[in-house]
Parts: sequence; C-alpha cells; structure tokens
Amino acid sequence: MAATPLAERTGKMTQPSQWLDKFAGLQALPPEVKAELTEGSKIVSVPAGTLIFAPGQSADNLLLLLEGTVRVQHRSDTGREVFLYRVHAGESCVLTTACLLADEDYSADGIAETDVRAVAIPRATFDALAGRSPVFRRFVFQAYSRRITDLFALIDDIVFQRMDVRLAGRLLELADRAGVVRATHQVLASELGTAREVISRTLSEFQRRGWVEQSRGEVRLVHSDALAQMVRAAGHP
Amino acid sequence: MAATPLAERTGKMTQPSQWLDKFAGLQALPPEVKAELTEGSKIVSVPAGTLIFAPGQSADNLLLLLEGTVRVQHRSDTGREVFLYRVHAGESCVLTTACLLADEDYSADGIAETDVRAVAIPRATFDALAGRSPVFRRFVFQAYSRRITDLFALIDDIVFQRMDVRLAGRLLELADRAGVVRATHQVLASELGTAREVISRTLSEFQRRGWVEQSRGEVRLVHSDALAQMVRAAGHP
DNA sequence: CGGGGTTTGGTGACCAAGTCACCGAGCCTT
DNA sequence: AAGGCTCGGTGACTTGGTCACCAAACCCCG
Repeated sequence: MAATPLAERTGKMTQPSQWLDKFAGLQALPPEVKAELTEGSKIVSVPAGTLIFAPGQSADNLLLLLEGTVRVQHRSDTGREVFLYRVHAGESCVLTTACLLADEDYSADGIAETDVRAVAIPRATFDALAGRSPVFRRFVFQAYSRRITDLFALIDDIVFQRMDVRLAGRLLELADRAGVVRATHQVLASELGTAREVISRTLSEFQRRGWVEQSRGEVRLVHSDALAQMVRAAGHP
Repeated sequence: MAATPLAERTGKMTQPSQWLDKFAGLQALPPEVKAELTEGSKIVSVPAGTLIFAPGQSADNLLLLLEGTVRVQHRSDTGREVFLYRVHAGESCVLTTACLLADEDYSADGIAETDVRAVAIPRATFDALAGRSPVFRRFVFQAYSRRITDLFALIDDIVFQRMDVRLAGRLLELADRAGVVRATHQVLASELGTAREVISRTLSEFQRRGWVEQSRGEVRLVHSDALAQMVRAAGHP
C-alpha cells in the first residue's frame, strides 16, 4: 500500500466495515450503526512530524489510529515539555473527545511520530453515535478508562521510581526487533521528563556494565535480560 | 443540619430541582430530563473518613458533590500513595464515570475528607441520560476535560516545580480564613508526593523567614503575601 | 575535499530533593 | 506517673537536576 501523504478520501470504502476490525470494542455495534460510522467518517493520512492537535485549537475530530504512532505531550506554562503517552495503532486519541463535546481547547500537543493513517470521526457523527449507541459509548469510556489508568501509572512512576529503572523500561519499549533504539539522549530525556545529562550518565553506567552499546543517535541493547530484570525487581520491592 | 451518617433517602424531594442549581452545566437541561435525573438518583450522606470508592470494586454511581470534599489518591504497586486531586462541592467525581460505563475497576481511592452530601446517579440513569440528552453529555465531558487539564498541570508541577513553591501554594489552598492549616507534616508530604523530612525542612525555612509559625498539627500563615509572591514568581519565570 | 556550523554527547561542580537511621518532645491512656 | 503513641527535628548520604563548558561526529556547501 503506497503512502499517500495528507491525502483524504471519503469514507465510502468498497468494504465499509474493514477498518472496524481493528477496534475490538466496535465489533458489537449493530450493522446500521457501523454503516453510519463509516459513512460519517473519513480516513486521513498525515506524514511523520505533523502536529495533529495543539492547545488553543479546539479539536473537531476524534481520531482512531490505523497505522503509526502519535506522541502526546504537554507544554507547561514555563515552556518545557512533558511526554504524556503514546497512541498506537488500534487505539483512539480519546482525550480529545472530552474537548470535542465540551467545546474546550485541548491542553496537550499531538505529534505524528511516523506516517499515520487514521479514521477521523467529526464532531457531529461522534455526538450522534454517542446518543444512539450504548456500545459506542462503552467503547469511548473504555478508552478513557485505560488512558486515565496509564496517566496514574505515569504519575507514580515519576514520583517513586528511580531514573535508571525508568530508562531501562523505556529502552525496552522503544527497541526494535534487533534491540536497537534510535533516539538521541535528548529525546530519551524528554520522554522521561528529565535532563539530558542524567540520561547520558545513566547510559554510561549501563554501558560500563555491558548492558548496552552506544553510538551517535542510537543505543543497542546487548543484554536486554539485565534491563528487564532491573525493571522487574523494582516493580515488587 | 444534623449529621445522618450513611443515611440514604430517595430522590423524591419536595423541590425536585433544588440541587440542580449547584451545577451550572445542568441548568440547560429540558424540564423532563431534569425530572428524570432527580427521580432516578438519590442523595447520600457519608461521614468524614469514609472510603467512597477504591480499586477492585467497580463504581456503580456517579457522584455529584453537594457539600464537603473528597480526596482522590492512587495507591501504587509499591504500596505508596500519591495525592491526585480534590473534588469540591459543585463538582463531580467524574473519573468514576469512565469505569461506570466501561465496567472497569476504578484505579484510585476516594476518601471523604469531611462529612459529605452528594447526589448519586446510578449506572442505569446515567446511561439513559447520556443517551437521551446532549446537554448532559456535554456536562460530563466538560467535567472530564477540566479534570484532565488538572492532571496535566499536576504532572508538570511534579516534574518542573520546586518543592518550596509547591508547598507554599498548597498551604495557601489549605488555609482557613484565619490563615491556619490543620495538617501534620506527614499529610502535607503525601499531598505533594514527597517525604516528611522535606516538608519539615522547608517549613523550618519558611519559619526562619517569618512567613509561618508552627505548632503540633498546624501551620499558621503569618505572612501569606510572601508565600503568594513566591508562587507568582515561579509561575512566570 | 576541506572548513565552518550544528548536533550530539561527556564532564565536573554544585544544589535540590529523597532516603535512612535515630532521637526527643508532646500527647494520650490507664 | 508510666508507657506507648504520634509528631517533628537532624545529620549523613545518595540520587537527580542545573549550569557551564568542551569535544567529537555529522552536515552542508563552496
């Protein structure tokens, strides 16, 4: 499937319900509601790096990700940024919905980390479905619930967990199948809400122990068991 | 008004819409929906200290607070607790709703800090109204939106703000009209997700500067301007 | 190909905050 | 009055964040 950056096509697909398969919570929708959903939404593609939403502009689409990842972060009054969470394919960018129906400005930035394909459900369709379908409501609130749980976990990670453990965990998450993480120290620092120097020092320590190897812009996990072990040990002290 | 601990009365009040006045977002409901809401809900009172909801038990009421405050905190895997936010009269305990409709367990504790009176909207009523009324949906999502914004603010407070500034701000919030905060160092510490020693040291410093006076279990703000000034200065660096 | 600028990472010094261990002072109960 | 709490204070140490600066790797462009 060739990339069609920024292309938008109408929702009338040859197989209307095709993308619905990606979202378990929507399978149970009655057929006519499925039809309404596919009719009333469209598929959008955006290239990596696009700012998908930002504070000060009210969202007018709920996005359900089909491919790619979106990084959600918050820019504080002091100008600095905190990474909040990452939306993966098969998930919805659900926190925008609060603003959708509340007509409030979104308070976080969403940035496409990769090329992204997503279903965009406009406000009118969303509201209609939220009114008509209990299953759809359940889907939305379930997504909420998960996201909020994640945020709570993030908060106590920040408050209680040691930096080395958090970094180890993040490296494992970000590594590709070959065990390589393509990210600068600066990027890792902002993911964890810390300073670059701290990442540099911690990675040096990991390297000294033979757990990772570093080169400019990437970290190779050569002993990911040890990292995983560190994370596990910290989970149940 | 005498305390009637744990008493529950049916929602059929002499003036059905009386409590609705406390919630601006619900004023615009059409009369018949207001009636459905007051009929289908009840008013509950719980004494200070009651555990209102907790992880592992699925919530089955949405609470709208009429009087009192509820403290919401998260107990981490490691057993420690983080204060998340406080629900005041006129607000709803909205994060439970996600779990309400999603049938998921709530991931935080809610504790009545004072005697509390609240409207309890059971799952069935909530779902019916969410389906029937766009205004009600808007109310719910607006409450969400605010709460999430607060959580984001909390996160970057934790990540970027100095402890002394955070403590100053919290003292101002918790003080009564006389400028007295009734709380042990331990309580203040857990509100801010830090250690008691840090609070003790910071308060000693405030005292040395003549901003506060301390005695067992309470802090008197004798120069709250200075505290406010410190908070203001940190807000826009 | 070589030089200048930019991006990335490394370091040391310092400060802020969290942790640990321990103590003593106030308070309550009986 | 005595013993047992809760509450707060303190010193020593570790971890993490900040600042100032430098050096190596990369990039671009003439």
